[in-house]
Amino acid sequence: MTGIHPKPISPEEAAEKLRAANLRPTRQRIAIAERLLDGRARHVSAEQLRDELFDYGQPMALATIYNCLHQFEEAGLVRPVHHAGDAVLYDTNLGEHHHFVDVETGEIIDIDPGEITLPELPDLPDGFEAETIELTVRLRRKS
Amino acid sequence: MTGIHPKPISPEEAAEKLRAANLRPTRQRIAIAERLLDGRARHVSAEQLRDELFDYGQPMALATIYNCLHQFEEAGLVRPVHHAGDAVLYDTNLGEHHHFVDVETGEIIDIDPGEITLPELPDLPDGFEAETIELTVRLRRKS
DNA sequence: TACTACTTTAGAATCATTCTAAATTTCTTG
DNA sequence: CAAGAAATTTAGAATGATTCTAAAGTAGTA
Repeated sequence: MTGIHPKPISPEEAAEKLRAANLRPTRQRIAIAERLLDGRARHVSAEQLRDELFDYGQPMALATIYNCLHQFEEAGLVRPVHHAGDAVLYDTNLGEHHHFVDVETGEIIDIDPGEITLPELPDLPDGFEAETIELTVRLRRKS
Repeated sequence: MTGIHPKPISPEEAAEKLRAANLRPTRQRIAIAERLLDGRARHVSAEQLRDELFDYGQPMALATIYNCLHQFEEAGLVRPVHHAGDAVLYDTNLGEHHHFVDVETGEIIDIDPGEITLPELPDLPDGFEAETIELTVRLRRKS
Protein backbone atom coordinates (compact mmCIF):
# COMPACT_ATOMS: atom_id res chain seq x y z
CA MET A 1 0.00 0.00 0.00
CA THR A 2 1.89 3.01 -1.18
CA GLY A 3 -0.51 5.48 -2.64
CA ILE A 4 -2.59 8.33 -1.46
CA HIS A 5 -6.06 7.63 -0.12
CA PRO A 6 -7.82 10.88 0.49
CA LYS A 7 -10.38 9.58 2.92
CA PRO A 8 -10.76 11.22 6.32
CA ILE A 9 -9.99 8.86 9.14
CA SER A 10 -12.01 8.29 12.28
CA PRO A 11 -10.83 9.11 15.77
CA GLU A 12 -10.47 5.37 16.35
CA GLU A 13 -8.31 4.92 13.34
CA ALA A 14 -6.26 7.92 14.36
CA ALA A 15 -5.80 6.49 17.84
CA GLU A 16 -4.70 3.23 16.30
CA LYS A 17 -2.05 4.94 14.23
CA LEU A 18 -0.82 6.76 17.28
CA ARG A 19 -0.53 3.56 19.29
CA ALA A 20 1.31 1.96 16.43
CA ALA A 21 3.73 4.87 16.59
CA ASN A 22 4.09 4.49 20.34
CA LEU A 23 2.29 7.71 21.13
CA ARG A 24 -0.46 7.86 23.68
CA PRO A 25 -3.70 8.63 21.92
CA THR A 26 -4.61 11.81 23.73
CA ARG A 27 -7.50 13.96 22.68
CA GLN A 28 -5.28 16.52 20.99
CA ARG A 29 -2.99 14.06 19.27
CA ILE A 30 -6.02 12.28 17.92
CA ALA A 31 -7.47 15.51 16.57
CA ILE A 32 -4.22 16.29 14.82
CA ALA A 33 -3.79 12.79 13.49
CA GLU A 34 -7.30 12.82 12.07
CA ARG A 35 -6.34 15.79 10.01
CA LEU A 36 -2.78 15.04 9.05
CA LEU A 37 -2.74 11.29 8.71
CA ASP A 38 -5.64 10.87 6.35
CA GLY A 39 -3.41 10.12 3.41
CA ARG A 40 -3.72 13.47 1.77
CA ALA A 41 -0.48 15.15 0.73
CA ARG A 42 -0.32 18.43 2.58
CA HIS A 43 2.10 21.04 3.79
CA VAL A 44 0.98 22.77 6.95
CA SER A 45 2.56 25.16 9.37
CA ALA A 46 1.86 24.99 13.08
CA GLU A 47 -0.31 28.07 12.86
CA GLN A 48 -2.33 26.87 9.92
CA LEU A 49 -2.98 23.67 11.79
CA ARG A 50 -4.00 25.62 14.87
CA ASP A 51 -6.57 27.55 12.87
CA GLU A 52 -7.82 24.42 11.22
CA LEU A 53 -8.25 22.69 14.56
CA PHE A 54 -9.97 25.72 15.94
CA ASP A 55 -12.46 25.77 13.10
CA TYR A 56 -13.03 22.09 13.54
CA GLY A 57 -13.98 22.68 17.18
CA GLN A 58 -10.77 21.35 18.66
CA PRO A 59 -8.89 24.43 19.78
CA MET A 60 -5.62 23.75 21.48
CA ALA A 61 -2.51 25.55 22.61
CA LEU A 62 0.03 26.36 19.98
CA ALA A 63 2.66 24.80 22.23
CA THR A 64 0.75 21.53 22.07
CA ILE A 65 0.72 21.67 18.32
CA TYR A 66 4.46 22.20 18.21
CA ASN A 67 4.93 19.36 20.67
CA CYS A 68 2.80 17.02 18.64
CA LEU A 69 4.36 17.93 15.34
CA HIS A 70 7.77 17.17 16.78
CA GLN A 71 6.57 13.86 18.15
CA PHE A 72 4.93 12.99 14.87
CA GLU A 73 8.14 13.88 13.15
CA GLU A 74 10.22 11.65 15.38
CA ALA A 75 7.74 8.88 14.88
CA GLY A 76 8.10 9.28 11.15
CA LEU A 77 4.48 10.23 10.61
CA VAL A 78 5.25 13.59 9.12
CA ARG A 79 8.31 15.35 7.87
CA PRO A 80 9.49 18.92 8.04
CA VAL A 81 10.24 21.04 5.03
CA HIS A 82 12.51 23.97 5.62
CA HIS A 83 12.53 25.51 2.19
CA ALA A 84 9.91 28.15 2.39
CA GLY A 85 9.69 31.45 4.19
CA ASP A 86 9.86 31.76 7.92
CA ALA A 87 7.72 28.98 9.27
CA VAL A 88 8.56 25.31 8.97
CA LEU A 89 5.97 23.34 7.07
CA TYR A 90 5.12 19.76 7.85
CA ASP A 91 4.72 17.47 4.92
CA THR A 92 2.34 14.55 5.22
CA ASN A 93 3.67 12.90 2.10
CA LEU A 94 6.37 10.54 3.24
CA GLY A 95 7.21 8.98 -0.08
CA GLU A 96 10.20 10.20 -2.02
CA HIS A 97 9.13 13.32 -3.80
CA HIS A 98 10.32 16.83 -4.43
CA HIS A 99 9.08 20.35 -4.28
CA PHE A 100 8.33 23.45 -6.20
CA VAL A 101 8.48 26.52 -4.03
CA ASP A 102 6.87 29.77 -4.99
CA VAL A 103 9.56 32.22 -3.91
CA GLU A 104 7.04 34.97 -3.47
CA THR A 105 4.41 33.26 -1.38
CA GLY A 106 6.44 30.44 0.12
CA GLU A 107 3.81 28.02 -1.07
CA ILE A 108 5.01 24.49 -1.66
CA ILE A 109 3.77 22.19 -4.36
CA ASP A 110 4.76 18.56 -4.69
CA ILE A 111 6.49 17.58 -7.86
CA ASP A 112 4.86 14.53 -9.31
CA PRO A 113 7.33 11.74 -8.54
CA GLY A 114 6.95 10.38 -12.06
CA GLU A 115 8.18 13.70 -13.42
CA ILE A 116 11.66 13.44 -12.18
CA THR A 117 14.40 10.93 -11.59
CA LEU A 118 17.07 11.66 -9.10
CA PRO A 119 20.67 11.45 -10.07
CA GLU A 120 22.96 9.06 -8.30
CA LEU A 121 24.10 10.09 -4.90
CA PRO A 122 27.50 11.71 -4.75
CA ASP A 123 30.11 10.26 -2.42
CA LEU A 124 29.20 11.22 1.09
CA PRO A 125 31.64 12.74 3.54
CA ASP A 126 33.20 10.11 5.76
CA GLY A 127 31.25 8.98 8.76
CA PHE A 128 27.92 10.23 7.49
CA GLU A 129 24.92 8.56 6.05
CA ALA A 130 22.28 10.19 3.89
CA GLU A 131 19.01 10.80 5.63
CA THR A 132 16.98 12.49 2.94
CA ILE A 133 17.53 13.79 -0.52
CA GLU A 134 15.56 16.72 -1.60
CA LEU A 135 15.30 18.56 -4.82
CA THR A 136 13.77 21.99 -4.70
CA VAL A 137 12.85 24.06 -7.69
CA ARG A 138 12.23 27.64 -6.76
CA LEU A 139 9.68 29.31 -8.98
CA ARG A 140 8.92 32.88 -9.77
CA ARG A 141 5.73 34.05 -11.39
CA LYS A 142 6.45 35.18 -14.96
CA SER A 143 6.19 38.93 -15.30
CA MET B 1 36.82 33.40 -15.55
CA THR B 2 34.63 30.99 -13.75
CA GLY B 3 36.58 29.37 -10.98
CA ILE B 4 37.43 29.99 -7.39
CA HIS B 5 40.39 32.20 -6.58
CA PRO B 6 40.99 32.14 -2.85
CA LYS B 7 42.95 35.34 -2.63
CA PRO B 8 41.80 38.06 -0.26
CA ILE B 9 40.85 41.20 -2.06
CA SER B 10 41.85 44.74 -1.25
CA PRO B 11 39.47 47.48 -0.17
CA GLU B 12 39.95 49.03 -3.60
CA GLU B 13 39.03 45.85 -5.38
CA ALA B 14 36.06 45.45 -3.08
CA ALA B 15 34.94 48.99 -3.82
CA GLU B 16 35.25 48.27 -7.50
CA LYS B 17 33.04 45.25 -7.25
CA LEU B 18 30.49 47.25 -5.35
CA ARG B 19 30.44 49.98 -7.96
CA ALA B 20 30.07 47.38 -10.65
CA ALA B 21 27.04 46.11 -8.76
CA ASN B 22 25.66 49.61 -8.43
CA LEU B 23 26.20 49.81 -4.72
CA ARG B 24 27.87 52.76 -3.11
CA PRO B 25 31.17 51.65 -1.69
CA THR B 26 30.62 52.62 1.90
CA ARG B 27 33.02 51.63 4.63
CA GLN B 28 30.84 48.81 5.88
CA ARG B 29 29.92 47.43 2.49
CA ILE B 30 33.58 47.39 1.58
CA ALA B 31 34.48 45.52 4.76
CA ILE B 32 31.85 42.92 4.01
CA ALA B 33 32.80 42.63 0.37
CA GLU B 34 36.44 42.10 1.28
CA ARG B 35 35.44 39.09 3.28
CA LEU B 36 32.68 37.62 1.18
CA LEU B 37 33.75 38.38 -2.34
CA ASP B 38 37.24 37.01 -2.28
CA GLY B 39 36.32 33.98 -4.31
CA ARG B 40 36.25 31.55 -1.47
CA ALA B 41 33.16 29.35 -1.23
CA ARG B 42 31.58 30.05 2.12
CA HIS B 43 28.31 29.85 3.96
CA VAL B 44 27.90 32.53 6.58
CA SER B 45 25.07 33.69 8.75
CA ALA B 46 24.57 37.33 9.61
CA GLU B 47 25.83 36.72 13.12
CA GLN B 48 28.91 34.83 12.07
CA LEU B 49 29.73 37.67 9.75
CA ARG B 50 29.20 40.17 12.51
CA ASP B 51 31.68 38.35 14.74
CA GLU B 52 34.16 38.05 11.94
CA LEU B 53 33.93 41.75 11.18
CA PHE B 54 34.28 42.53 14.84
CA ASP B 55 37.44 40.47 15.12
CA TYR B 56 38.76 42.10 12.02
CA GLY B 57 38.34 45.52 13.64
CA GLN B 58 35.30 46.53 11.64
CA PRO B 59 32.42 46.22 14.08
CA MET B 60 29.07 47.23 12.71
CA ALA B 61 25.41 47.02 13.56
CA LEU B 62 23.70 43.74 12.91
CA ALA B 63 21.02 45.67 11.07
CA THR B 64 23.66 46.94 8.67
CA ILE B 65 24.83 43.43 8.03
CA TYR B 66 21.32 42.33 7.25
CA ASN B 67 20.87 45.32 4.99
CA CYS B 68 24.07 44.62 3.14
CA LEU B 69 23.43 40.94 2.77
CA HIS B 70 20.06 41.71 1.23
CA GLN B 71 21.59 44.23 -1.12
CA PHE B 72 24.35 41.83 -2.08
CA GLU B 73 21.72 39.21 -2.67
CA GLU B 74 19.72 41.45 -4.96
CA ALA B 75 22.85 42.39 -6.79
CA GLY B 76 23.56 38.72 -7.29
CA LEU B 77 26.80 38.77 -5.35
CA VAL B 78 25.69 36.24 -2.82
CA ARG B 79 22.83 33.83 -2.49
CA PRO B 80 20.76 32.67 0.45
CA VAL B 81 20.47 29.07 1.51
CA HIS B 82 17.45 28.22 3.58
CA HIS B 83 18.06 24.59 4.28
CA ALA B 84 19.77 24.62 7.59
CA GLY B 85 18.58 25.37 11.08
CA ASP B 86 17.13 28.66 12.08
CA ALA B 87 19.35 31.25 10.52
CA VAL B 88 19.65 31.87 6.82
CA LEU B 89 23.12 31.30 5.48
CA TYR B 90 24.61 33.27 2.62
CA ASP B 91 26.49 31.32 0.03
CA THR B 92 29.33 33.02 -1.80
CA ASN B 93 29.51 30.30 -4.40
CA LEU B 94 27.29 31.42 -7.24
CA GLY B 95 27.95 28.60 -9.65
CA GLU B 96 25.47 25.75 -9.94
CA HIS B 97 26.20 23.44 -7.09
CA HIS B 98 24.41 21.56 -4.37
CA HIS B 99 24.62 20.95 -0.68
CA PHE B 100 25.16 18.46 2.01
CA VAL B 101 23.58 19.52 5.26
CA ASP B 102 24.54 18.05 8.58
CA VAL B 103 21.14 17.67 10.21
CA GLU B 104 22.62 17.88 13.64
CA THR B 105 24.76 20.97 13.35
CA GLY B 106 23.13 22.69 10.42
CA GLU B 107 26.51 22.94 8.77
CA ILE B 108 26.51 23.12 5.01
CA ILE B 109 29.08 21.60 2.72
CA ASP B 110 29.17 22.12 -1.01
CA ILE B 111 28.82 19.09 -3.18
CA ASP B 112 31.52 19.03 -5.78
CA PRO B 113 29.70 19.96 -9.00
CA GLY B 114 31.47 17.18 -10.86
CA GLU B 115 29.96 14.68 -8.48
CA ILE B 116 26.44 15.07 -9.57
CA THR B 117 24.35 15.70 -12.64
CA LEU B 118 20.96 17.16 -12.28
CA PRO B 119 17.99 15.45 -13.79
CA GLU B 120 15.91 17.22 -16.35
CA LEU B 121 13.51 19.76 -15.05
CA PRO B 122 9.96 18.62 -14.60
CA ASP B 123 7.17 20.55 -16.29
CA LEU B 124 6.68 23.73 -14.37
CA PRO B 125 3.29 24.93 -13.23
CA ASP B 126 1.78 27.40 -15.69
CA GLY B 127 2.89 30.97 -15.48
CA PHE B 128 6.04 30.24 -13.53
CA GLU B 129 9.66 30.15 -14.43
CA ALA B 130 12.36 28.33 -12.54
CA GLU B 131 14.65 30.55 -10.57
CA THR B 132 16.97 28.09 -8.92
CA ILE B 133 17.24 24.37 -8.62
CA GLU B 134 18.72 22.97 -5.51
CA LEU B 135 19.53 19.51 -4.44
CA THR B 136 20.08 18.96 -0.77
CA VAL B 137 21.35 15.79 0.80
CA ARG B 138 20.74 15.74 4.52
CA LEU B 139 23.37 13.83 6.40
CA ARG B 140 23.42 12.22 9.78
CA ARG B 141 26.58 11.14 11.55
CA LYS B 142 26.77 7.37 11.61
CA SER B 143 26.20 6.00 15.07
C1' DT C 1 -10.06 3.78 42.86
C1' DA C 2 -5.35 5.72 43.60
C1' DC C 3 -1.04 6.53 41.77
C1' DT C 4 2.59 7.74 38.72
C1' DA C 5 4.14 9.19 34.55
C1' DC C 6 3.03 11.57 30.64
C1' DT C 7 0.56 15.64 28.51
C1' DT C 8 -1.30 19.94 27.97
C1' DT C 9 -1.30 24.68 28.75
C1' DA C 10 -0.79 29.83 29.42
C1' DG C 11 2.41 32.81 29.42
C1' DA C 12 7.14 34.14 29.63
C1' DA C 13 11.46 33.73 27.22
C1' DT C 14 14.42 33.32 23.19
C1' DC C 15 16.27 33.95 18.68
C1' DA C 16 16.50 35.53 14.06
C1' DT C 17 15.08 39.16 11.56
C1' DT C 18 12.84 43.61 10.39
C1' DC C 19 11.47 48.24 11.38
C1' DT C 20 11.94 53.10 12.89
C1' DA C 21 13.56 57.44 13.21
C1' DA C 22 17.56 59.92 14.11
C1' DA C 23 22.51 60.63 13.18
C1' DT C 24 26.09 60.06 9.76
C1' DT C 25 28.23 59.67 5.37
C1' DT C 26 28.57 59.85 0.33
C1' DC C 27 28.17 61.99 -3.91
C1' DT C 28 27.27 65.60 -6.40
C1' DT C 29 27.28 70.58 -7.83
C1' DG C 30 28.60 75.23 -7.24
C1' DC D 1 36.59 72.87 -1.09
C1' DA D 2 31.70 73.96 0.89
C1' DA D 3 26.79 72.83 1.03
C1' DG D 4 22.89 70.19 0.36
C1' DA D 5 20.25 66.24 -1.15
C1' DA D 6 19.93 61.51 -1.05
C1' DA D 7 21.55 57.24 0.52
C1' DT D 8 23.32 54.71 4.53
C1' DT D 9 24.14 53.35 9.15
C1' DT D 10 22.65 52.69 13.66
C1' DA D 11 20.62 51.72 18.36
C1' DG D 12 16.96 50.07 20.05
C1' DA D 13 12.22 48.77 19.73
C1' DA D 14 9.11 45.60 17.40
C1' DT D 15 7.77 41.29 15.24
C1' DG D 16 7.07 36.46 14.46
C1' DA D 17 8.23 31.78 14.90
C1' DT D 18 9.43 28.68 18.15
C1' DT D 19 10.85 26.93 22.73
C1' DC D 20 10.71 26.84 27.67
C1' DT D 21 8.62 26.65 32.34
C1' DA D 22 6.17 25.19 35.93
C1' DA D 23 1.63 24.30 37.19
C1' DA D 24 -2.79 21.79 36.23
C1' DG D 25 -4.94 17.91 33.88
C1' DT D 26 -5.26 13.13 31.94
C1' DA D 27 -4.00 8.32 30.61
C1' DG D 28 -2.45 3.79 31.71
C1' DT D 29 -1.76 0.69 35.57
C1' DA D 30 -1.96 -1.70 39.94
